[in-house]
Amino acid sequence: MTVVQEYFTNFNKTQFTTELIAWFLREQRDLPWRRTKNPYHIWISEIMLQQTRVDTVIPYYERFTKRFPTPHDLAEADQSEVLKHWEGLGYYSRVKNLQIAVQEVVEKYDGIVPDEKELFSQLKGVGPYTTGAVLSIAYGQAEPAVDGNVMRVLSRVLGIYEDIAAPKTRKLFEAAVHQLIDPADPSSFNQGLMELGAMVCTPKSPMCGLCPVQDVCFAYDRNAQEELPVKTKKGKTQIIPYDALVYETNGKIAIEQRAETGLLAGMWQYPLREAEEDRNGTLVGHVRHVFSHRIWEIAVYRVTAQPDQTVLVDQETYATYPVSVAQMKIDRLLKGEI
DNA sequence: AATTCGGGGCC
DNA sequence: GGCCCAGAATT
Repeated sequence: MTVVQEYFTNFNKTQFTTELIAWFLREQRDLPWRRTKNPYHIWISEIMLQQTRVDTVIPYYERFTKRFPTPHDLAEADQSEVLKHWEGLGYYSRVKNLQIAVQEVVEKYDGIVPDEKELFSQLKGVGPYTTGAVLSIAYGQAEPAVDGNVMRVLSRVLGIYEDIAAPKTRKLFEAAVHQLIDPADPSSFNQGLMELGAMVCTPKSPMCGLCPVQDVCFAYDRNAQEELPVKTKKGKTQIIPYDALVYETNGKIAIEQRAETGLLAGMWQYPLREAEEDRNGTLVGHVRHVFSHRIWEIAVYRVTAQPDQTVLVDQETYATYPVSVAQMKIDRLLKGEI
């Protein structure tokens, strides 16, 4: 008897799976990537949805799949244009890795997204979750797709008190899904778990009254839904002060490209420099930008000399360069919009 | 195992 | 202000 099976003592697997799938087929939201069976499009949606909400992704998904409808279109595109279509979505390495992976699919698999776990999972940017999601949703394979929703739902339903912030915990939930997944419809099972987590079994104030698996839920039975899942918290974010230097001449602006690695790799910006007490220039205002793990406090200055390491570009050219949301905020400040 | 990597919505 | 989100790569 394995460790996971301890959680299934007196648990009605069939009722859980049957009710979950029936609920999903009945109540699921109409989302663009649910209207297609194109594995490449489903793959794109799964990459976009990593750590990103459905409502945020929808317009990006529509634009991206329209511009790059086939693997061939994405494989041959310039990275700057690809990044431009991802601009504002965050985690930019996702799309760089996606393009590299799609290029490999075009070259090695004739543009067909591989349906073998060992092949698909080794592609750039494809981890355990994305592997299970694409193989189950696009190809109907009984593979677990464990994301934050799934860990939250199953921790409550099964009474799993393992810390979901610990990397190894995911394997426990994958084992649990293997016990539960319906081989006849793995896609609806996996999506049903995620949909339930998103719509009913929410992080705070879950709507247990609307839950299709209330009858078999450990947490509902003990009123423990607010203490599950267990998740350790991380340290607080640090604040980093910067000066942004804005230099304009003859209708052109001075910008720099960020380093090829690290935060906002390869994105363009007004030169950001360590904050100084007596910055030589005219203070325009301040921009605050919050990341998950740090905060930028940016003092924006107009300066009269071109900063080092910058290039001069006109507005039309600048508009084609990918920039961060922090940079967009500085532009709005300069235009007097904030 | 811990850190890095974006941005937005919610309380 | 912290938490969470259809996570993966790097260290």
